[in-house]
Amino acid sequence: MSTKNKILDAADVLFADKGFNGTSLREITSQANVNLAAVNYHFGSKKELIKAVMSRYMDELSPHLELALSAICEAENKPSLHEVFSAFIEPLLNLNQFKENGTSTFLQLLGRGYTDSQGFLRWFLTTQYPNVFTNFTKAVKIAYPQLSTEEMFWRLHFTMGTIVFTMSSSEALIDIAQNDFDNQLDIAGVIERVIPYVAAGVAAPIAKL
Amino acid sequence: MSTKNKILDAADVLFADKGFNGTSLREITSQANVNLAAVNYHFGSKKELIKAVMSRYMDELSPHLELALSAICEAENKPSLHEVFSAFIEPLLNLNQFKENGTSTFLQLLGRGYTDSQGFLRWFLTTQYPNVFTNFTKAVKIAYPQLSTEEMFWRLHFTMGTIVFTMSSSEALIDIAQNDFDNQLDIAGVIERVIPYVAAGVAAPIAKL
DNA sequence: GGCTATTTTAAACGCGTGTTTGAACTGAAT
DNA sequence: ATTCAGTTCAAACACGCGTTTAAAATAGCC
Repeated sequence: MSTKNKILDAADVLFADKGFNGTSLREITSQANVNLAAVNYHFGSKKELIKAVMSRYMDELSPHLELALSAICEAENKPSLHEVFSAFIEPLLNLNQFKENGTSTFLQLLGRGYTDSQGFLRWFLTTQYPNVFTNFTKAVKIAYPQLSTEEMFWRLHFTMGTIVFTMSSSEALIDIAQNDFDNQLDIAGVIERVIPYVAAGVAAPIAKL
Repeated sequence: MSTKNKILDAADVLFADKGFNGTSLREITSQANVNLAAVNYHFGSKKELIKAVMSRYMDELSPHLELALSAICEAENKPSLHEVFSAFIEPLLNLNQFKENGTSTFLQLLGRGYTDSQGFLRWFLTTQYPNVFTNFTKAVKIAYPQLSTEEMFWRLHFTMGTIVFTMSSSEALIDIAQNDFDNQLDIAGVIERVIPYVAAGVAAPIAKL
């Protein structure tokens, strides 16, 4: 395996686990069994490495997401919100074939990106992969046309928060849940539990202000 | 004003804004116009300073929260989930009288605590202020008794995620919202919007697995 | 005023960070 | 065999971090 890929593989696990700021290049390179200077040689800087880690997932994921969402938009019968959110499930779970533990690692990374590094990753994602966002809001608009643009703005961000936060602490939560209820549970189980929650949240009756 | 309080005031604004790991003692002490060594003299270490910042809010907040939640539990008529979550509003907003921008600062700090510092703050809060949590789950159990303990565990964590994540990025979101929809909006407005969302999420129909 | 305890101060310490350097090594094309 | 671009390597660099030190300043009490 190439040095570049060894670095990417080590980096995304560590980034997901301890955050971008919380992971040093020395940890990454020693985990990957490569020289410290290799990161700067192959990627230029730590920031570029972060982008590369995220791009590897997004380049795989975003075409499938765009396809699934636009299929929903062009369907004959009006979709439910539950169906809109469910469109994410398959592409996300397919990341596990793309890379071991790909789904949970990616979602954890997403969570890190929103809270670490003062929003630079949020900027990166929304500017580099805008179609995912526009297709998604379009689908929600079809499924729940009464929702004003402003209300939708907030509810989608609440949803983003729910997903992202849940996933960035999912390992700890799964541990707790397994101790307390001792039934098997994995990332797919968490996703299946969170979908009804966010769908109901977005579908909530509109508050009179 | 005492040096200790100058440090606390400077610290909680900076911590809320840039996270615990992202804020250095040098930033804090220069913002507070005190000597660098004052933090270690008065608090012992950075970790203890973080605890002190959180305790200042929690000691003010937790009695009111416990009271409001236990009042709901002992009420004659069964409360709705919306009422349970609304119990948080007044105590939270009263933090603005306790300290300027107290509400949003505290909620941002809470968000930081969950993602920074690998969960040590989560441990601190749940062990130091357990009654808030137990009263809350008790109230939810009354409002929605069909919900299994396991399902409730997950939905409460989803809720925590929604709140915490929203608040830790609330400033940026309010900025965006104000540009796009140009109507006035503040932290109270965000809270009023998020309550229906989380209430509906927790109240979602139980998925058949 | 003189003594004591508390607080403030400037300076330094040790360490970990991201990055850079220049030499050593590798492997294929001439 | 030699050349040369591509890659690896150990070492160092400059910097920021939390913390510690010991002297100076301050305040409170007899």
